[in-house]
Amino acid sequence: MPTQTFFNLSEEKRERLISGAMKEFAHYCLNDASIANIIKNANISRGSFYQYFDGKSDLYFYLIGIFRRNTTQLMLQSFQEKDGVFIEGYQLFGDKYIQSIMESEKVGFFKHMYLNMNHQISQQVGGDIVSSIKAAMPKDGKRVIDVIKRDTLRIQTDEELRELTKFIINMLNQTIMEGFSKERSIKDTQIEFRKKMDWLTFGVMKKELNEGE
Amino acid sequence: MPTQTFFNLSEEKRERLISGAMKEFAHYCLNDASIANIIKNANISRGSFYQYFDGKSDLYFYLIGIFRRNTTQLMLQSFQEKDGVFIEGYQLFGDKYIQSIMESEKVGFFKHMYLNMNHQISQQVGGDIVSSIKAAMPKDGKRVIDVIKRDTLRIQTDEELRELTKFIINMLNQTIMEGFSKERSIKDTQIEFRKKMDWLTFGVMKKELNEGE
DNA sequence: ATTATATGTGACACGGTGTCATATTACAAG
DNA sequence: CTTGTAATATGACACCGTGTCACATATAAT
Repeated sequence: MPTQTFFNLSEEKRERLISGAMKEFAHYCLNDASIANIIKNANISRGSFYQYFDGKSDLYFYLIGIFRRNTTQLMLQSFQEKDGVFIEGYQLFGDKYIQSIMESEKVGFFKHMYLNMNHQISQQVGGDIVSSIKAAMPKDGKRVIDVIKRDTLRIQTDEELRELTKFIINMLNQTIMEGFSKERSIKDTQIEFRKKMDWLTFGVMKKELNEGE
Repeated sequence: MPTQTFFNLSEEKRERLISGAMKEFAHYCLNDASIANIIKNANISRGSFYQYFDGKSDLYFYLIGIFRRNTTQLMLQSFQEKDGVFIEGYQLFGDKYIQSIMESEKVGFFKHMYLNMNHQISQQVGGDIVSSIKAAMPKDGKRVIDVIKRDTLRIQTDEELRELTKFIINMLNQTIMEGFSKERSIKDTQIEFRKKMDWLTFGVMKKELNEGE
């Protein structure tokens, strides 16, 4: 987390630092990026930098936080739009999420983020989703867990629904990562995710053989 | 790839270097590990190191190659043991694979590998699987694609089966990563993977509502 | 004006990387 | 054996990035 000093800064200076960092991280991954470049971009002295942040990673994770799409919000919207139908809700959510990442002006930043995504970054990106599934949104008090029609699912407990959501988010991130890696179009990435959602929803096993279970 | 010089080395020296590197990578991730430590562990001069490898990553990926479990082999075995039944084959494979990783003497190495797994490492780890699905195994000429009973699946083409396999491997790696991260037992990690396989096989949607499609 | 508190600065020590000129070894041919 | 050639070994070194620290400057309070 940035220090209080950072937040006391004038907006102009804070912006300068953030965009200087974004520029660097759009060109280099966390490891290859250098503080030297960032402070040069932002016209800030080395000493000052360390008064704001613990180090490179601290800044990086802060940026992820800033530019993290409001996923919970997006999920709520999508499910309300699709009357809580599991597959339709998630597929709409996936479409919107993929688009918001791949069409963003910060796409360079996101690309490096996804291509270098490890467990820690993954937690950072998807962290608020899983933890806030049960939390009510300030807007209308709805929880994600409430807007998903559960009676059509083989999943019943809150805990299982939480795990399933985490699974789907992982699936989504994996798909976006692959999209960046293979330089797929937004459309193709969306199709890829929809296919996986279809597999997960209806199962890859044929229905007629799916009755004995 | 290591240079020819490296392979010309006496086995003793090669072993010394490999185990020196393993020791370092069991304690530090790729970025934090230092060549200085590795060559100190192995009693090899800095200059020599660079005659064998391009750099740290080169060595690291070579090690992954060495200690990569023979996944294709394991998959073939599992499916033959379960008469090609999709879910049973993959669940057995998952059990075996998770155990082979988490019970390995190299578990420290694997733990860091999984916790820092990004796209590049993931490719390296699972690379041979996907690419060799269609390739015949030298043993009896069977291909992975041949031993999976396809008539019970909604998947028909080779291409789709290849994609599904890739998806499952990702799912498995994700599960292992989480297992290391949350310090789950082997058993719990296996259970986690089996649950996901169950979701994927039969779908999370209830069967009675699954007929209109 | 004085003191206290917050913020800014860049020189510096430290540690890691990759290279290179040189030393050593292995080995083949005469 | 000895001479020559190719392969291998070595560690000092230049370079670069990090994080720190003593000191400078600004802001605010009394």
